[in-house]
Amino acid sequence: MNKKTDPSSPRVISTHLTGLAGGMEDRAQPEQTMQERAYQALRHALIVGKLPPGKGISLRAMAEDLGVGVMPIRAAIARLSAEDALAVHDNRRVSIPDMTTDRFDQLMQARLLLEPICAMRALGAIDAATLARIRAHDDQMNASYHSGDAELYMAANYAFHFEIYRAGPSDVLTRLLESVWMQFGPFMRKVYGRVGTVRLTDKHEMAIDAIERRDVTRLKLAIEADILDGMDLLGKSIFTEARETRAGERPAMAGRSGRRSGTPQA
Amino acid sequence: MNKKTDPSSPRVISTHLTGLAGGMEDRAQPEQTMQERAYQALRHALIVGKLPPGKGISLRAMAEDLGVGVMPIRAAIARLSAEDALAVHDNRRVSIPDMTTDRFDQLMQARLLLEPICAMRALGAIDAATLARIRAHDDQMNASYHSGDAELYMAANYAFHFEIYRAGPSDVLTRLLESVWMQFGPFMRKVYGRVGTVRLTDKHEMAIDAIERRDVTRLKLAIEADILDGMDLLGKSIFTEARETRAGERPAMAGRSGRRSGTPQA
DNA sequence: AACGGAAAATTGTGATCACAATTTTGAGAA
DNA sequence: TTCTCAAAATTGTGATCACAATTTTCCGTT
Repeated sequence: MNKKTDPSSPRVISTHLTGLAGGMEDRAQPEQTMQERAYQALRHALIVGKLPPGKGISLRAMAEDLGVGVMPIRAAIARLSAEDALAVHDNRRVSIPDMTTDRFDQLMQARLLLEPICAMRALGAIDAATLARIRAHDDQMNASYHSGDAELYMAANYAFHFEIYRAGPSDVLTRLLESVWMQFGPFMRKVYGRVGTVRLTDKHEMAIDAIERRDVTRLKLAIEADILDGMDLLGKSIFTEARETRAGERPAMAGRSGRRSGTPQA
Repeated sequence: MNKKTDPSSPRVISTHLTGLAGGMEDRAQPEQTMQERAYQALRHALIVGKLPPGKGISLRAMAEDLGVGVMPIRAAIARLSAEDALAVHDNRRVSIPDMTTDRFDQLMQARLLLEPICAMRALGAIDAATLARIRAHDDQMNASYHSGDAELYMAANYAFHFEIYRAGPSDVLTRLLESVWMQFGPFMRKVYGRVGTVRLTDKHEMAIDAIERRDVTRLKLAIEADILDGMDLLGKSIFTEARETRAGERPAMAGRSGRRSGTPQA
C-alpha cells in the first residue's frame, strides 16, 4: 500500500534553526503549528533584511535550513506571497522581489499614509510600561548602531515603530503595515550595508518626547519626519544603485526628480 | 464507514464550479495553477459578499464545492488568511472573520487614505478605452441595482473602483486595497441584503465627470465622498445590527450548552 | 577550444495517507 | 424529557510519493 510514517518520530525540529530563525523567538511554543513557526521565521528574516532582494527561495532547501518538512514551508510561502513579501514567477520559482523605484515610492507612500494615523490612534493607550519598552527598543537601536549589527538595528527599529502602533486599537491597519515593512525590509538592509548604518534616532527621540507630553501633533510630525528621513536616504541609494547596476534599468528617475511623485497629503 | 473515496473519477474539475466560482472568470486557463484558480474563486466570493461573516470554512467541503483537490484549497486558504480575509482560530478552524466596529472603522480609514491617492495617481493614465470600461462598470451597477442582483452590484462596484486604480502605476497600493476590500466584502453584502441596495452612483458619476475633465481635485473628492457615503450607510447598520444580533444567528450551535460557541479571535 | 544537446538533478504542484484534535451523533441513565 | 458520555464522523496539519517543468551538468561533436 503505502510506506506510511515510521512509528518513531521522524521529525527533527528543534536543534538549531540557525539557518534562518536564528536570533528570533527561539521559545518553541509546542502549541504553535509548524507552519506558523516557519512563517514567523521567514517574516522576521525579511523584516531585518536577512534575505537580499532577488534571492531565489527553494522549498526543500529552506525546509532543511529551518529543520522542518516541506509542507509548513509551502504554507508559509503561500502566505508570504499573498502579502507580496515573496514573488512567484511564471516559472513557479519563488524569490525575494526585486526593488524598483515605483515599488519603493508606493511602499513609502503607504507608510506615510498609515503610520502617522496609527501613532496618533495609539497615543492615548501608551502607558508607562509601554513607553519603557519603546525606550528600550530605541536604546537597542543605538547600541546596535555602535556595534554595527545591522540586523539587530533593523529589528529594533521595527520593534520601536510597532510597539507604538500596536499599543493602539489599530490591529487591521498594523497588519497592512507589516506587509509593507516585509516588502521593503530586504531592500532596506541592502542599502544599509552600502551606505552604512545611519542614525535616525533623533526623530525617534522626538517621538518619545511627544509621547511623554501627549502631544498628538508632534508625534505625527515625528513619525512623518522619521519616514521621510529614511525615504530620502534610501531614495538616493536607489539612484546610485540604478546607475551602477544596470544602466538603462529605470530612466524614470528624471520623472521622479522633475515631477512631484505625489505626496499631496490629504 | 467513513471512507468517502469514490472509486471512479477523483477529479471532477471543469464542469460547473458553480458552487463558489459561479459568475466569475470561467475561462479555464490551463496554464494557471489550480491553487491560483481556487484563490481567485474564493477572493471573488469574498469581494462580492457571497460568503457571510462568521461562516465556517471546511477544506474538504470547499474542495468538493470547487471541484478541486484539497491541496489547492489549503494553499488558497493560507494566502487568504495572510491577508486577513479568513481567520484561523485556535481550534485550527477557518472561518470568515466577524465584523466589529473597530475593524470596520479601520478598514474604512484605510480606504479613505489609500483610494484617493490611487485615483489621483491614475488620472493621467486613463485613456479613452479605460474610461469606456469604467462607464461600463457603472452601467452594470445601475442595471444590477434595478434587477436587485446584489452580487453583481458589488462585483460591478469593485470593478469600477479598481479599473480606475489599476490604470495608474500603483500596483503595490492596489494590492493593499484588495486586501481591505476582501475584508469588508462579506459584511458589506450582509448589510446590503438588509437595508436594500442603495445607489451610490451619483458619486460615481461625479468621478467619471472628474476624469473627463482631468480634474484631480474633483476626482479625489468624488472618491472620498463615495467612501464616506458607504461608511455612513454601513456604519449605521452596524449599530442596528449589534442590537438585534445573537437572535437567530447560530441556532444550530447554540442548541446545546447555551450560546457562547466561542470564536473569540485573539 | 567552443558550442549543442541529451541526461541528470532540482524545482513547485498536487494527491493520498496518517493522525491528533475537535465536533457531532447516538444511546443509555437519571 | 434532560443530562451524560462514549462512539463515530469531520476537521486541519504534516509526511510522503508522483510528476511535469525547468535548470544544471557534462559529454559529445563541430
